[in-house]
Amino acid sequence: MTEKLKPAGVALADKWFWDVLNSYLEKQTLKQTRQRKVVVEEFLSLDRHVDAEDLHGIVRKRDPKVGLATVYRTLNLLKEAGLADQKSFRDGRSVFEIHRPDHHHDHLVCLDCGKIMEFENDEIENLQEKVAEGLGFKLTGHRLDLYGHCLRRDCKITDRDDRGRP
Amino acid sequence: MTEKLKPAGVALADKWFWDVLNSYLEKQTLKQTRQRKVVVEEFLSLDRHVDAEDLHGIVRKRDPKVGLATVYRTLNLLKEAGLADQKSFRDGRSVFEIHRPDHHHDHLVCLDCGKIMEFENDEIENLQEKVAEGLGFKLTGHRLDLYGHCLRRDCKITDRDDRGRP
DNA sequence: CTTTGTGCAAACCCTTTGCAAGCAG
DNA sequence: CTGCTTGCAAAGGGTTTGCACAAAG
Repeated sequence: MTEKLKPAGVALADKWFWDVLNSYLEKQTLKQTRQRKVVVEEFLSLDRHVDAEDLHGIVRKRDPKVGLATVYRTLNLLKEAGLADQKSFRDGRSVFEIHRPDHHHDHLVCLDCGKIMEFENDEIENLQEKVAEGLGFKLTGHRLDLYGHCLRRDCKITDRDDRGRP
Repeated sequence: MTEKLKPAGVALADKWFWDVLNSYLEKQTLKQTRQRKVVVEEFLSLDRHVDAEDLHGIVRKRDPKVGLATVYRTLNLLKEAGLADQKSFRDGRSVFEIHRPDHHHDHLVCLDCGKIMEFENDEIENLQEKVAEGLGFKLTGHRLDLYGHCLRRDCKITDRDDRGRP
């Protein structure tokens, strides 16, 4: 494989992702492999919260020989490259999502159907800064998950996603 | 053991806790045992975030025969009775804390020394309600953890507590 | 060719559970 | 006495790791 991962025909919107990934691989003298390509492509095209097992299932449809360990290793690679975030809404199981540098957000999780929505609220962010400052902390990050019940007609259908718990 | 757990000499401030626990045990036809007494006493007197292993270590100083499984079982009992909350700031490890019905709070975790502080901010809570409402959710709970660096002189001493990660 | 990556299975870590023996009620 | 509890060890569930082989550079 002499060409860059995911060379032509990439959705323009995802170009930055492959660029960052490829230069990360190069810088670290890591190799570009068929398995990594498939895992990353699927992860990227899903563009939602997935756990390793789900992603593995999806990847296997294209390449049945890919092992679960490789999926984990690739997701950890993406984390190291700053391209993916790992969260755990439900205890004992992690979900991964694309890390878009310009798009910070928090999560709102429906306790019935498991749907995960994203939101951003500057007022809350500012208040967090104030609170931390008031307690003598230099704030570097936070995690805010809201839990509740959504009002979708198709809620309760339990659409195979992550269920949250405070 | 014919008397209630932790009968006389209890700090007045903790009375409600034992009252709730004892009536829960009675209602569920559960038994009051030496092990439960020790685990609960130590948990209560620590009055901070502990994981099962830490608590087990502490309990063993008083009663070396108590098993780790019993500590887990007792902590889960307290959860069921609504007397303890389980959190996981660091992935893959839970910490427990006393649940005080009248005292909601969020957490501020120092990434250097692991210190966990608590805070409450009504403005943030109100904004959360608004956000959820705006997205068509009925909010039932939330989790807000702030991560940063504290300015204590004795920070970095790594005082065997939980280290947080967003 | 040298070095990294992969698949598999075993190891890990925290937590829960099955079981025979111990006790509270 | 009855049946909840306990300790131990083994099982579980998600994630990581060791190893020999495969393959990228």
